[in-house]
Amino acid sequence: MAMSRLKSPAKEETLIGRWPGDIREAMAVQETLRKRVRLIHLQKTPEYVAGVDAAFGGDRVVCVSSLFRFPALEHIEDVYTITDVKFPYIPGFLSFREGPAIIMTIRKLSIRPDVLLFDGQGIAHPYGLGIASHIGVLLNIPSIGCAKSRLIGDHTEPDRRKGMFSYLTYRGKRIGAVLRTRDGVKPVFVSPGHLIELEEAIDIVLRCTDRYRLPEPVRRADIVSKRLRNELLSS
DNA sequence: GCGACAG
DNA sequence: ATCTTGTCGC
Repeated sequence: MAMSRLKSPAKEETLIGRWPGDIREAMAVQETLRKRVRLIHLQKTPEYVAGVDAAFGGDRVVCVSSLFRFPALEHIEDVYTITDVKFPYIPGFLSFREGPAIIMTIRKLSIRPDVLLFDGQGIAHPYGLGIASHIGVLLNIPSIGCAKSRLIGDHTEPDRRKGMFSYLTYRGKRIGAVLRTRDGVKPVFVSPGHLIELEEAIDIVLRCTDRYRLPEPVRRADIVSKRLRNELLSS
């Protein structure tokens, strides 16, 4: 029998097709995917890093991924997706709201990133599957969570100088770091997402940050997504 | 029951 | 996240 010309759908397409529609289904998915998170050191020196962020307007979302060469931080491209939002925002379930748009967006990049930087948590999440871990597992790409505020965990105030940090702990475990990316500026919450270790995540976030609080790939994705929303999602 | 709560 | 004016500080 001849080999079928029909290619089986990509894993992420299959998953998008059955994307959870409610909390109950989402919890089942988290229970399954959390076991697939692997916090191992990077298997390859990062050459391409992509930041991801989304802007909302009505019931629609504009998701953007900005690709940069690393460690030079030369901007390569921005790709985006506009879709209807079907899942509400519920603390602990952010990835189910932005996930579909994020996955479609990352697949549009002309180069597969070596690391994904997210505006949200990695394993620093009540079920160990923040948005960075969730997407990292689905796409099998190393990922980092770089949130602007805390979801869970305890920590002390990190030294005010850039590069200083204190650890985020939860139930006796070290799950992330509260990292100062600029002198005297509110720190960011860094946690490994998938296929990376905390120390490497901290290092990459710092090396992607220059004169602003957020690492450049995420900062750019944030700016571009908001601009596109105001230009394309207005009428 | 009360407080906390990524984006 | 989004809605929004002025304002404090380097």
